[in-house]
Amino acid sequence: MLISTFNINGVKARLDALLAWLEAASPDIACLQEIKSQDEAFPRGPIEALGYHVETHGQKGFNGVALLSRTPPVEVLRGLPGDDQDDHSRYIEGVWQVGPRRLRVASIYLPNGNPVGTEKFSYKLAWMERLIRHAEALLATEDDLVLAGDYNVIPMPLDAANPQAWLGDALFQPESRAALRRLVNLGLADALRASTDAAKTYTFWDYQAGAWQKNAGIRIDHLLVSPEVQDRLVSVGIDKHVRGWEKPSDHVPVTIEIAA
DNA sequence: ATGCCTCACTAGGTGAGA
Repeated sequence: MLISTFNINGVKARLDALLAWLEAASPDIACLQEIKSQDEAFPRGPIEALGYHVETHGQKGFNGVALLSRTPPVEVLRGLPGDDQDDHSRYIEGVWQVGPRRLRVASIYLPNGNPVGTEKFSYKLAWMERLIRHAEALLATEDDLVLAGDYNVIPMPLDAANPQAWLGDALFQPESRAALRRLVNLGLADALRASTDAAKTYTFWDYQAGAWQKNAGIRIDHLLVSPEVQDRLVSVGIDKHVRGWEKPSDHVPVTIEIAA
């Protein structure tokens, strides 16, 4: 069972790259973020032609998340619970029946939060509090749980090529990092760090200033897994080569393999 | 380095991203 997360940065602008990656990587479940598409404009046809079921939670212009899967989910939840006033499409969750077990997978596009000191940063922190409360409820279900997505948080200095360059950024604020730690400390594992403590394991390289060419990346795309999933974790991989393709997203896919 | 690119929206710049 392969589960991937990929911030696609515009699904219509990136369709060729998405299809090529799906064909090569063949994940069982793919969590997309920043589809930048309304549901009715999502290019589901060519994705379905590759054998994927499509569930979207889009909006006009920006944000938007989706779940692609080999088999249809038995349940879908759109939107992160906890604030009826929040109209950003940043969360979609599905449940799949896998033999005797229920597997719950969320595609998360956590707010960026820049600039620090504005309502955007407080929105980020409030969103993280809602995510923590929701994750508590999900862990109580005892379903197998994978919270995958673009967290827009650099967990540790190790996760940035130039950590000092991010000190003033919302992605590396002590409050952002502490909130991510509290989420993990509910009883989840950062799948990548459960498999390696290697440096230079990045998932994002800015389009600007030759960040890719200099490997000036950061690790902000994470799969947090429940203990039952961590016990069956076979491998974790970052599809770094995708960043070198024509018209790439600024993020690359991250994939976990779970034993059946 | 409060913005070096890129996308969406929509036809010229603006907003958002990280």
